[in-house]
Amino acid sequence: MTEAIGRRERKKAQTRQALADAALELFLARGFDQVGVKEIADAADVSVTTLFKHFPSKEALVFDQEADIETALVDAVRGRPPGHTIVDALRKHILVDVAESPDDAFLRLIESTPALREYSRRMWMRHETALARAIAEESGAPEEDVACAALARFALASRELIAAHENPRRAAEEIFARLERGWRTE
Amino acid sequence: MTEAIGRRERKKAQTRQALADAALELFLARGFDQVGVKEIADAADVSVTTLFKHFPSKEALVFDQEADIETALVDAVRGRPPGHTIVDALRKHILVDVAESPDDAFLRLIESTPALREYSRRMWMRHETALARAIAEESGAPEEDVACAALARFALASRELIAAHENPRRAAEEIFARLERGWRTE
DNA sequence: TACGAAAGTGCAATGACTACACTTTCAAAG
DNA sequence: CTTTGAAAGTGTAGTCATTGCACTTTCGTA
Repeated sequence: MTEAIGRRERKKAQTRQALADAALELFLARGFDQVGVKEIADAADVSVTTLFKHFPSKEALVFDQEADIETALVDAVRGRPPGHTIVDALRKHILVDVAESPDDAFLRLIESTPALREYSRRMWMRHETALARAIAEESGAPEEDVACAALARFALASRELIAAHENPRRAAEEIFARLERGWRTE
Repeated sequence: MTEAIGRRERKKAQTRQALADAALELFLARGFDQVGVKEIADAADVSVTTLFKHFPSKEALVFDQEADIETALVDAVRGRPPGHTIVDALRKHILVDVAESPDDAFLRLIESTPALREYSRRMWMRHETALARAIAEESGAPEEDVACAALARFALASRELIAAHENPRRAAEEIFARLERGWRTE
């Protein structure tokens, strides 16, 4: 009973995938705002109601495989190689995260659609609390410590800045070197 | 012709004010989501169409007097007392800005309404570019400098954190002391 | 095999916002 | 004054995402 996850769940996943696929194709072809949910539902051959049972909003259709970004983020901090600072671990992780997005058309879609930009930023920022907690524990500070919360927020906020820069690596180094100096264990 | 801004403009301003007033009163009484734009328009005795000629969105009704927050922000950096660092000027300005909001009900309305929180944050963040430029010029860095952009972003982003803390002053000192250390002129 | 939860459907509604085709009002040029 | 034209306002009818409701269908399982 470990993997025989019956036809039911399979069909569900299938429907979800069909929706995400149809949506992405239509969005890429004509732009986010030029496609209505009805059209997407039709393309995936389900009702609009069903679409919203699978995805909480039109924007969510684009960010299908949200997966465990948060886990990866927290793990990067918790499981950093010995001798490395938290700030350094964050820099590396964000840099990798920014770099490994080769799908240009997809990125362009998001960047050119205000609603999607906003949604993406929000998704990313949602991990602030978890990250702040991890940082606090790892640095022996009290949970709720403002400095840790600030570091978490700043690190997450810097992502967009780094991604937008012509030379992400240099931007990341510049920014995180300063965070390093500020947050060095006193 | 300097101040005789005819009855026309006066009436316009009047209508705008009536809308903002009606909206705020209704929102405070029953909550943002429990009031429809139609109702606000009726209360101000204008049509819904007119309401949207004055305000681009329902949220905008709440932030009527947006005024020159940006100017004040940039001025705080540019006109800081001699001998004071940019970071210090930012800390002071933000602290004042956070402190001088005595209208509790108004703040509670914003904090308790996701749409308004988001709108407010966005309004605040919109000044990032102007602030970044001011910082760059004041510190003699090239315009477009990443470190300056990051400082602008972080300073703005810290506002929410500071405002949410039980002791804003201490939170601001904690955060800005670290920014100070990181961004000290090398 | 029968039962119940989960997946899906269709319809009607809500609520913000827009387009359109007006009417009214006022300022300023003639 | 009077004409005139742009700005302010109106009402209607729409679009579009999102939700509630009252279903039917489809499995997994007791």
